[in-house]
Amino acid sequence: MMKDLKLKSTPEPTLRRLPLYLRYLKGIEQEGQYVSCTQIAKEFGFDPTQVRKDIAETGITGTARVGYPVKNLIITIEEFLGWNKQNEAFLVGVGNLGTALLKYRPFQEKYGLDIVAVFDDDKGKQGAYIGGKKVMPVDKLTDLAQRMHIPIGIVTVPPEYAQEVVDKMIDGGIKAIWNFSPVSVRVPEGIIVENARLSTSLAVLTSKLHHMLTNN
Amino acid sequence: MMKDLKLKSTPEPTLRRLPLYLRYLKGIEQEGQYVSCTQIAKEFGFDPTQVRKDIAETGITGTARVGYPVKNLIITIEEFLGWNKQNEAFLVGVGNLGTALLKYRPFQEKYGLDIVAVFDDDKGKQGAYIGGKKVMPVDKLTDLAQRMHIPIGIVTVPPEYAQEVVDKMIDGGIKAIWNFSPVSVRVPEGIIVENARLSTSLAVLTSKLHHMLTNN
DNA sequence: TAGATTGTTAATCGATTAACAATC
DNA sequence: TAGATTGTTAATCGATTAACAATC
Repeated sequence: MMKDLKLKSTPEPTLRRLPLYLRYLKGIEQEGQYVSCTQIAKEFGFDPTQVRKDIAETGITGTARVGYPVKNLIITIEEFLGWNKQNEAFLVGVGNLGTALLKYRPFQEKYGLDIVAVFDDDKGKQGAYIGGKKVMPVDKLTDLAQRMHIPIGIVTVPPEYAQEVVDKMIDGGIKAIWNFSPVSVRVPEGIIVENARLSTSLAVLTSKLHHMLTNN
Repeated sequence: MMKDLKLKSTPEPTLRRLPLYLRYLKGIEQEGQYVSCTQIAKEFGFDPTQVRKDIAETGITGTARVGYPVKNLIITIEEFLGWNKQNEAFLVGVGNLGTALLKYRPFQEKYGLDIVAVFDDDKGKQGAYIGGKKVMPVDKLTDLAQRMHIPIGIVTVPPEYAQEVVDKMIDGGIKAIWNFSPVSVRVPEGIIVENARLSTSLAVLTSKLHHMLTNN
């Protein structure tokens, strides 16, 4: 009999909730040694069972009647998210958004995202330092990514350049793309794409608002 | 017998896909008069039935064997998302991210988001113009929001100020909060909150990457 | 001990996908 | 007409929520 090799991966909703728990746990780290799912659930208005299943995904086990040790839970979640070690990234497109990401300190300090080089095809920006990083031409990206074994690429270019930038990243061996451009990008099997599209988020907001205001 | 008054609202996944379709449709607007769900689905690798149901949510009806008229579909989706008219917004927290949002032209041009005033409690910024908007102290927010009937509040302040800013927005009659801070905010029944937390998005990326690299 | 909490299995719910008649 | 596509109902799938025995 064949063992089923397909390992079910963590549901994305769980991945999205874990950072919330983590932040809450860090806030109560001093207060008590243990925390229960009930307590966490109450904080966010979630179902306690859901919190328990989310936490179970990280592999930690709790103690009945007691809960989970806070410090240990923090470490376990950080490790599960890959935030306990530095992940090197290239960022392409040093416009307003790219610059904002570059200057946002918590990425490096809390989430282990280390933006090691930035690229832009605007000749006026090349050679300048933005957020402490020298801006380089995009055609250096592939070669540098290969030599430095960079795992993450951040895409903050205008939509018309997104696909070609992604292609260069993949040629350079980049495994995960954080896409801030409003377009969908095509990638080969096995490449991770996480879209952080502001337009999508805004669509949810404005459509809900629109339907609330028009009463349907 | 009681008529069920609960009207099922559009699924959020649908709201998140519609902007993708819209962008694609605008790209092919010149090419043909009609578009089919099959065609849209192929573009994004989605199931055609899913696209059909998404489109049906907007209320438009197509023609069998033909599809939907492109121009009309564009208008219908824009209207459904509330992007065809201007939505006025206040933005609080003119740091890197707030400034980037403020300067991002397509918000106003494509999505109808009109940031009419900005606030920050940094005395060094007050009175200055950023992205063409004068920076005002946060304690003016509530009164101004009331008098101007502002529906949307954008929160780009550090996490420790998020809740109090949101409270002020709600006091000012703001109905929808676009929250960029990494914390969860509490709001009364009937207030719309859309979280655009970069840390959450990053969590999905890094955890998937982490699990790919460690082979489990 | 008593009872709150864990871990887990079962039921429910909602979204996705499949099936198919109607249609142009 | 033939067949691609719509609209809709049914089946499937996966996530959430409920139920409950085990436990400390």
